[in-house]
Amino acid sequence: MATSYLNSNADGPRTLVDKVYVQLRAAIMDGDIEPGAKISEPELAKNFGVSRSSLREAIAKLESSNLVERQANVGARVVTLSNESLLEIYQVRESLEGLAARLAAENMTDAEIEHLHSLLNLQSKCGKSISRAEYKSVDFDFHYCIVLGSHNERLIRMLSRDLFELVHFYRKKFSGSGPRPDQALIEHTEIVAAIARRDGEMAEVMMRHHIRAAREHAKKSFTSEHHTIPGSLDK
Amino acid sequence: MATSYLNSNADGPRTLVDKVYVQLRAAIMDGDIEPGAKISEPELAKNFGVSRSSLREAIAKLESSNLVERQANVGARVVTLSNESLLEIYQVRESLEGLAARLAAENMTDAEIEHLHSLLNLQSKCGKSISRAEYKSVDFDFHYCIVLGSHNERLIRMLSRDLFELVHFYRKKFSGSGPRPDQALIEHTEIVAAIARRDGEMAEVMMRHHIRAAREHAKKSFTSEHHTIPGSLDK
DNA sequence: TGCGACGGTATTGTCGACAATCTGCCCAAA
DNA sequence: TTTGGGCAGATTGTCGACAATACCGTCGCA
Repeated sequence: MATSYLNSNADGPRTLVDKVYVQLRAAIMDGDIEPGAKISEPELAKNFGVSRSSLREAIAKLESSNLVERQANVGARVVTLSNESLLEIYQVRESLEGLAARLAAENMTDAEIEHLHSLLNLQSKCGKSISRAEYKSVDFDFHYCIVLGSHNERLIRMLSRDLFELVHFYRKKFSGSGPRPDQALIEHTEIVAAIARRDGEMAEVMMRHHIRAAREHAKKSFTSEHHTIPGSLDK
Repeated sequence: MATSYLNSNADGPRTLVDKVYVQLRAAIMDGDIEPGAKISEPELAKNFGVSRSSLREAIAKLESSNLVERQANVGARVVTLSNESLLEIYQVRESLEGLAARLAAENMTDAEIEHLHSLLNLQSKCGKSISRAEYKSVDFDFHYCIVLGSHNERLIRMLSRDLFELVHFYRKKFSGSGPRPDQALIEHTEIVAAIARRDGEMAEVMMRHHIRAAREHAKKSFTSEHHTIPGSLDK
């Protein structure tokens, strides 16, 4: 019931390339492959036990998910995570998820709103007796639920395909700059209330505020953090 | 000097796949391949004179540009353009380009603002003595210039890679619901003024208004248009 | 000693062939 | 006549090999 969104493929990867894609993505997100590290096609193909063609196609998918960058005749590298690009992502999220919240208030079905309430309950109940990873999962499901509630396919695809995987990536990497569980719960509650009363304007305002607060929180933890990023020194 | 944005590759395609990608994209946008049409790998590979592998990689890129959709073991089809999805795109653009305008007001260099002015001049001078295609090109350069002026790499990539090609596609297809040149020029002028005086809030408001107006214009022309889309009848 | 050309090695780009899956048609049974 | 299964053709998925390019250490020369 948790786990949520990473399985956009209905029932398991249907093709070899998909399997490799999922595994490679996990390897990147878990840090088994360092950010900025080169991706060697022959080596990885052997590791996964597939041909280079399949691996190349998987890499292409990773590239379209913004997790790796390719250069012609040179190769692919895992993206490097800079503080600046994280702040950029927050800016885009503020705009896009604000839109999602407004549309969700207008378009969500009653059943969807009910589900949103249950997610909120879950979040408030487990309180602090929960690991950081679990908290992040709950928090993520909440945001994702609202995005789905927008009923705007284009918006859903842009957020889930192009942004959320990067967000996950960052969260795994910067496990510092921890969440603000208490404040976040309050803000989530306000957002749900606005959606439930079909107040799109307010839902958008609250969501934007919520994300901007998270951005400022991250920003602050950067400046106090000596300006260095773990893993940013290797060429 | 126009032509503008479609050449994100610095100096021509460096690889075969890129060449095929560019040609295929052009073929789709020019309507040489109908929306919703199936893409046969063996046939197209022969037409382009390349192997299926290269063609497949090009198709994967098209898919990440949202111009084709693939299904495992079935094949790829050119996306179908529905009125609803066009309206969805307008919604996302309103949010994202609004953000771009605000950031542009904050971050554009004086030289960039100067360039923006020159684009505006160009648009106002040629007036009506200009073909529709040329007008669209000028209009597009204007929007793209502001997006670049945001100096937010993530935003730039999302707009240009994931949205603008679709926008072009729609414009080529629905050449009806023509532009509103006079009104658009007024709105563009206001946006530039706001940016030039570094008024981010106002720039965002104006840009959102501008795009919402275009959306309403398109919506209106749909309802008056008998509810049919050209080329939507073939399975 | 430092700089630039050269060559070997490894990696990426491209290709054609084989295997797995789907599509459409035909035929048989109810 | 209709429905279901199965066969044949075509299309997609996967693979390994060859060609082109980039990387790196060496050598020669100023």
